[in-house]
Amino acid sequence: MARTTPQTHGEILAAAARRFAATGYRGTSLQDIATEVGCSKAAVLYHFANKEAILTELMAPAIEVLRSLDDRIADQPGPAAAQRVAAEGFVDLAVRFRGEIALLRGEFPELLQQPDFAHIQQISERLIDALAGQPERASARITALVLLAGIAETCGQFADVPDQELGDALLALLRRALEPPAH
Amino acid sequence: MARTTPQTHGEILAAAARRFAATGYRGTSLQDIATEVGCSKAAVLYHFANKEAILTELMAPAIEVLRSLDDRIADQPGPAAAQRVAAEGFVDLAVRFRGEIALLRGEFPELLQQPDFAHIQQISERLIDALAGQPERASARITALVLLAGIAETCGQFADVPDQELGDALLALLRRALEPPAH
DNA sequence: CACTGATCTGACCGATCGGTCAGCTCTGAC
DNA sequence: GTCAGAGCTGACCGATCGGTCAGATCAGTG
Repeated sequence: MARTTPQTHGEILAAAARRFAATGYRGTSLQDIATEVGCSKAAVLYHFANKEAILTELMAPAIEVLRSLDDRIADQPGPAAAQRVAAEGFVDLAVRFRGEIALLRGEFPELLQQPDFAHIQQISERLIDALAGQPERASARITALVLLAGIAETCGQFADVPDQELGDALLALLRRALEPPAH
Repeated sequence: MARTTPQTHGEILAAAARRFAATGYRGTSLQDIATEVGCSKAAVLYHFANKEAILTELMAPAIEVLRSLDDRIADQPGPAAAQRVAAEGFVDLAVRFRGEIALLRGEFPELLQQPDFAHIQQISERLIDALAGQPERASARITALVLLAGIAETCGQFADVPDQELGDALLALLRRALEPPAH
């Protein structure tokens, strides 16, 4: 079965993305991925140190963009500007990386525990604060959390909606729903 | 270790609820539940046919209320009334059963596949249509789906917020965010 | 007393999991 | 021709999973 294929690394990544999207990270075994690629499970583990390394590499681009969004939010002069940048940046992130986000499929809580993703939790916390505008108000925090989780959880289901249309709908939703920061 | 305890059934339910809430359905083994109760894994399976039966019994009250909400929505004369009833009913459901909903922890997709929960998917579909108001508009459907998923995903995290306050915040969010049905 | 049925246990089952390992094959450099 | 190393395989490992089963224990009944 073996070919002269040094591109197997990429094939494994693509296959893993498909399987994770279909059955989740936990619900996908290394054997599932190997079968989809058409190689042995040992070959998968030859190209990747372990199962988590596959997910880490798949999520790397999205995480990098999330991190830069975090920086941009921190640079804003006030809560109103921070809220606007957070909303637009998060929608852009959700639309562009909806495929990657879909891989996590509600396993955020468990996966965020893992060391490779530890800092994501803190970034999410700051993102929620920025979206809430006035994070000291409970209702503002609830609103921000619901919207963030809802978009993260569902954006992967809109694979057939064009980027522009999805982005417009989500941004309009955020503008309607978010409470403006205290003046 | 054995006691004269016919209330073990209830203890197992309570322990399972705690473990499911902490580590999810998949992330909780029968041994975990047995250890928490202080009995053997075989004792757990004496009181319940299998692991799924525990979850089914835990979710039964919430599912019953969801089903009656579905009926009430169907009885409404028009889309505007249906949207209002759907919003109020769903918020009430989310607040009252946030503990039970939290158990699912993002495993909705997998769990809904199981035969015991098959009809839940159809109810959810009708609930989204009612919330969307004008389900033929893509943006209205996206809005409804994001809000429904967001509330379902996060309401379990607000265990410390009083029912009244949480309900008010969620209902206010829905009223702001949902697009009114075509006149 | 004997007996029954409910409750519960420890040992066990087959399946599957992530991961390891010795060794095979093939390519390219010398 | 020889050798090194990248790529890959099948066999295997220990752990854990959900679930089964024969039998022990005990309360209640006659």
